[in-house]
Amino acid sequence: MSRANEEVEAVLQEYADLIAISGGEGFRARAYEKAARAIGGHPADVAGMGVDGLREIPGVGRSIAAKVVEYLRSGRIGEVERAREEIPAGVRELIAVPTLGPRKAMVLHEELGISSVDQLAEAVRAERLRDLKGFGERTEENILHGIDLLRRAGGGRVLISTAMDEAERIVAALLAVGGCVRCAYAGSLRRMRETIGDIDVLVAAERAGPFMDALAALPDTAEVIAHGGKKTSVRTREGLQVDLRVLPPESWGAGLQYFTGSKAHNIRTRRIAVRRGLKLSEYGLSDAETGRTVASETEEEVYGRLGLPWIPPPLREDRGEIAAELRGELPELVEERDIRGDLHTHTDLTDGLAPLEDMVAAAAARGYAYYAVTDHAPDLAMQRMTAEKILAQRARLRALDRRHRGMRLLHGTELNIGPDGGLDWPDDFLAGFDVCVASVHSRFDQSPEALTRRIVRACENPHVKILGHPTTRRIGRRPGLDADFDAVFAACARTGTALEVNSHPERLDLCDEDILRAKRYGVRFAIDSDAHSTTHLPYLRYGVGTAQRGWLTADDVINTWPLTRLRRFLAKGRGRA
DNA sequence: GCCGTTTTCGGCCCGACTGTTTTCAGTCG
Repeated sequence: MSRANEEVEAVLQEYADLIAISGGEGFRARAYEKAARAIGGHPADVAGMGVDGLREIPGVGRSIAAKVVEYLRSGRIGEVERAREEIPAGVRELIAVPTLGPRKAMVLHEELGISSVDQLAEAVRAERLRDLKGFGERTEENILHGIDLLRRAGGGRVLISTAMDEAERIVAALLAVGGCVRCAYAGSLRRMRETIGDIDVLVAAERAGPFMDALAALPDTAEVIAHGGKKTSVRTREGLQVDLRVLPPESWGAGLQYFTGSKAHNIRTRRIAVRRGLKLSEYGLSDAETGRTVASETEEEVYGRLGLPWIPPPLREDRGEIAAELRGELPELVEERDIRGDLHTHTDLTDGLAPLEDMVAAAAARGYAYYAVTDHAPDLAMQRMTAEKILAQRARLRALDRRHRGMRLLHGTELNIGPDGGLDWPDDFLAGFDVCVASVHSRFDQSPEALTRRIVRACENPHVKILGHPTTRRIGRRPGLDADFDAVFAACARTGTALEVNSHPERLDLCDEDILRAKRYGVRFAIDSDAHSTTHLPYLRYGVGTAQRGWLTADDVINTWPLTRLRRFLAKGRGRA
């Protein structure tokens, strides 16, 4: 997604929050929210667009288009600036705490003068909230729990998508600097961890100075934290730290290996080096006695001299990858190019942003062999789905399918798993879909026993082929369900239900560790984007990264299979109805 | 603030849950 769209989305969302906090008209706040989302998910770059072009985006009218133009020209919006003066930034921060919304945030600010999460935590500890109308003991507990979640999952870390966008911009800029032999990001980003603390960027070049200067001069760089001969650290406007290291070209492989980590993986590789009379550092693999370098230019050489094949970065977590490699049992990991189609996506018939035709065209452009459209079923009442509407969509999709050579369209739905495990369409209606995803969207607080029964029952429905975002966690917002997932994984294996690896950067659900656990039950997986706009289809890379961290092969993942094999999987068990 | 085979006003995605209340406001999906 382009940078301007993201910036505009952020500033409009901020304005929506400020309107809501200041007690403005609710529909006005929602109009800004809607426009923010629409621009964020709009496929074309809004930079350089005029009022007329902007107004063609659904949800953007005269007033918002004018504000966006003002922002694109000057980097600021007068009305937003005025709203910022009224409401301290810290008050807006409060609504990031789960269970706190704009109304409560304003009460806390007006009655107690609270304008930061730290002050809020302190006020709860001092029991100052209890006397406020609408606040009680449970509210205090929920707020403390919410702050804890925010800090634990956040902890200064950002979502992988945020870090990836930034890292790719930086790498592209540094590749353009004269004398650049190689440039890449390393660290936890290269290992595809779900959240990223800081970005490590490496350059191979003879002279370091020009790259250090180039990084410091990037428009995203807010401040230079450290500026040395070998390493420069900056903080971006989004508060993300970037460490740049420039290596001599002959040390590239050793440096990349060292700075990719993880620390635990490196300790293990260094130990192997020692046993072979070698010493491994960021400058190279060398003979412990003579100091002569024996390998350093590529990672393959470094691993090779340690008696190992090259190990893909997502596996470098010291989870037994080296021992497995030595036994010749390291999996051949699924890769993004193995993915033949997406099996969980939405359109504007429910809460997606783009029409069916646009989503299908964007999927075709990605070279997919098949593509499933899975809009929400009626239980998510806000989507107002009906049998008539989804059947009309099916007719449109079938007609579209006839026009698309090379890509087959599948008609599906994302069902809601009710509190008792029931689904929101009867079995005979479900039989008409090519693929049914079923997911939990509410009632997260049931007992572990009830949650487990509920999910297992949904998997036992013969029409359910994919369990969508199985734990329903949202990174930094909500923990996963407290269900017995070993029982769920066993049920999926028994019923032929694939577990989703949802690729949305806020979800990544299942996560790497759950995938490792589930795989032992012999379950299949589906790596899906859960796209709500054409710009979300590429999120798939994060799902693939997560799957790699979970040691999945292409064969484990049903949407790497040819369509005939996938269809057999989707049809299996339907006789049990 | 946006939108319109309801077109310049009057609707706007709706329902459930929670914790606080004693009839409902706030939050969430």
